[in-house]
Amino acid sequence: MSDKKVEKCGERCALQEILDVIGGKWSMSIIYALFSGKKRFSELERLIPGINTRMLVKELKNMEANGIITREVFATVPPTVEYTLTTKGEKLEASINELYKWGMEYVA
Amino acid sequence: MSDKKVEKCGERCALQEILDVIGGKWSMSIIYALFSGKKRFSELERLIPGINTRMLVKELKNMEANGIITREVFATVPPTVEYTLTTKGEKLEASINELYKWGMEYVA
DNA sequence: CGGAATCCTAAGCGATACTG
DNA sequence: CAGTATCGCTTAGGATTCCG
Repeated sequence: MSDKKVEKCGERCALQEILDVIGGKWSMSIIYALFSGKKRFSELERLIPGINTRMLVKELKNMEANGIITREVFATVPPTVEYTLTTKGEKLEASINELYKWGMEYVA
Repeated sequence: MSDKKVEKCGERCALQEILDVIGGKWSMSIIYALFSGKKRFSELERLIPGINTRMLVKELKNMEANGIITREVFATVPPTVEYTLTTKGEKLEASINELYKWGMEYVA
């Protein structure tokens, strides 16, 4: 069914893109974890308590589709996969840190 | 139905609070609209194309419960209700503007 | 005007078991 | 290790109607 990717639609679309990237329950946690450098799948699973395999996979795929992370596969045994933020992804750092600070400040 | 409000739970909770506030489909649009000052219900409805009554009401209630907006009722005929950002709400401006810029920059 | 009530569908999310 | 495949539940969200 259709490309799933948002077409050029100007201002009103920016919010959509933002939500698609950070609106998921685990999105920000994952991005946050990747700010400190590339991580393997299992590392992310450990770093993010409460997440399950399915959601991690799903979010990672979504992020890759949105161009904010890169997936690198190494043909080792056992297999190794590393996830890294793209430039686009890194540029979220300032915003997310600000949001995070806001959240911390106001969590009663 | 429990209190719906998140209890003090430290760092991991900040992200939850953030998502509860800006994670809804229309949340940021509403907050955005309120950055330019207090608005009436019907104004918000006009300013945000595509939203419907139910969702606007729902989001506004949620935001009020989260302490980011204030609801003021005037006993006029016909009734008047005005919504304003609280300080907590206003402090989101920087973050959201940053996010918005990010979105605009990367909408293909 | 500013909602509340109702109904309904699509999407999000969680748990677990299985596989190359 | 890094996923896929199923299943089922719970929300979010949309359309519409009614009310003080």
